[in-house]
Amino acid sequence: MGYRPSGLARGLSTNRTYTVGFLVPDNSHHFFSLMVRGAEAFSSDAGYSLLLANTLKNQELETSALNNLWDRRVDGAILYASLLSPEQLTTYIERLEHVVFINSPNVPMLESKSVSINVDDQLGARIAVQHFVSKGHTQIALISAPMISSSGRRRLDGYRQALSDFGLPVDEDLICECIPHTEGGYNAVTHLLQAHPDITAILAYNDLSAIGAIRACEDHGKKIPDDIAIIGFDDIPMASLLRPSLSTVRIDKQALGSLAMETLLGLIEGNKDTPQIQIIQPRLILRQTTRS
Amino acid sequence: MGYRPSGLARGLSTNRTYTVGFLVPDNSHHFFSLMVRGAEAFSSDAGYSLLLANTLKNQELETSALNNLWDRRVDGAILYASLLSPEQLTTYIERLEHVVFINSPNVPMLESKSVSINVDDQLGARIAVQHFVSKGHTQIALISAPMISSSGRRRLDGYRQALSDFGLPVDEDLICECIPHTEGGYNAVTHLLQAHPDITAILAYNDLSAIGAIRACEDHGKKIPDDIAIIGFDDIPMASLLRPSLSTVRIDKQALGSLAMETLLGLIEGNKDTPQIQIIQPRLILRQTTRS
DNA sequence: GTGAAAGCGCTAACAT
DNA sequence: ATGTTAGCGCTTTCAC
Repeated sequence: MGYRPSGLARGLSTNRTYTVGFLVPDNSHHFFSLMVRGAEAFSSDAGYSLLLANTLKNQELETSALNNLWDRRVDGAILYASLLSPEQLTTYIERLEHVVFINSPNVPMLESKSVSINVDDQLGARIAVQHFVSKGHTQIALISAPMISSSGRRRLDGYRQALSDFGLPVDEDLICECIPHTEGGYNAVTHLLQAHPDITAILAYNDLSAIGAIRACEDHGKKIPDDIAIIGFDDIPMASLLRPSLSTVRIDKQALGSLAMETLLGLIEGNKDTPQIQIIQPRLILRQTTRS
Repeated sequence: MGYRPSGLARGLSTNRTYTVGFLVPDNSHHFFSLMVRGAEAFSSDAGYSLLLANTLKNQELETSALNNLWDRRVDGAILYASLLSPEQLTTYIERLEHVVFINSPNVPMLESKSVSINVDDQLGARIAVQHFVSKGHTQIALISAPMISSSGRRRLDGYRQALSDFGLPVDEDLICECIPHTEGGYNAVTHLLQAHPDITAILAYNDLSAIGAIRACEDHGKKIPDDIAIIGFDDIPMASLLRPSLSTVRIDKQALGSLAMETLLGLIEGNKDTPQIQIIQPRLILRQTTRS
């Protein structure tokens, strides 16, 4: 037939739009695109539409995106890595009705209005170090991200913690900050190997820098994984396709997006039993850059 | 201040929602995520919001997503690789007001209501073959996609055309269909090299199958690019990060998404001078899998 | 000019 | 049960 009720008019009279917003730094990054995918699958299944916006780690863009969601009277929103202050966020939570935060620090949590979901980066780093230790490694280097990165700080924390837990000294010389890309990882490991040729294991901030690490090791004549073992973070598609394929700490991005959406829709539909804080645990994927 | 006009109410009275839909097969594919990125940047800049939905190459999902956009009274939509019949599409064009199609075959084009944007895959294959020929190759194999894929057919066409244009015979034995993934490419090239050890160049349907092709060549003891040159299609991030880095036919996905959105907003805002058909030309990116 | 009123297309509360 | 009406929050028209 040729008639469909107007969602606008319905929304105006019921105060329900069946629309949710999803704000990510950049949807073209593999990490976010998979999260969005998981969230979209869940929301469309439940009859909700997804407004997508990129914030580009830019406060003004985030604010204008939030205002836009407010204008549109969305039923709720998911914010990844929000940059706003707790005060600002409190007002936005009230305007947007329901908000789920992912990996955002210090967010306000209003009863049955907001929820915080966080990836346990420390655990991720710890299980990687634990694996190294269990294989007998003692000289374990870390390619860290710049300290502006909160996930970088958490992974660094986890690395330190794990070493202490296993009774290994934390040698600051084995920690090298780099821009988390292939060249950054390459340069960092080049430096590390010059100063500390006895390194036998490297934990990288992410897969991209891990790939740079692999290249640097190769160029130094180190065999992987026999001379040096490497573990990355993220499990980008390339990780399994590379040779040697990259061992990595995987976060299930699709499940994360899906969980965030499930949580948000739960809030919207009045589920009282939604935990205010949820922790996502990453998992170690062992491939060819670590010895079995 | 604490007040913002309701977009719903405005939309109801003006028949303009400043919302557009974007239907893609799967936003988590690198190709689509970059397209969406380009489109979102343009739309948010122009004050329009983006409703994203995945159709998963599934007619029913596409239809329900379209109905949903209709319910929401979007000002227009972009459809990638639509699966619907021209008749169905005609009615949806009327319901959604304005539609831009990307890489969708045989779409109806209603004056100042719909536009079709297509990637010139034939040209892409032709410039790749042309490069091979200019380097003296005569035994040029093609790893093709299954014939359900329209881009696969167009690339096959371009390959055939180019060979003819350069006076080379089209040897059907040098054309091998495969599922366009790494293993598919690996298997295809393994077979090809067994039957035709004299092959010196391979054009792959996409980068993933090209990576499989590289592996197969390596396993056959062929040096790249000295014994065999390889060109892929897409320019996925891995292409430039691989060793050897992969020469490929690149489509500027972000520009494509941005152009599609620009075109759509042009239609919506009544630009009369929008061409009904637009062609996007891919570009050859030469890296280490081809000789310079 | 400023201000009141009608209408956009629904839902929900009411009345028959 | 079915039918009528008010109101959601804007824009636009029409009157003053």
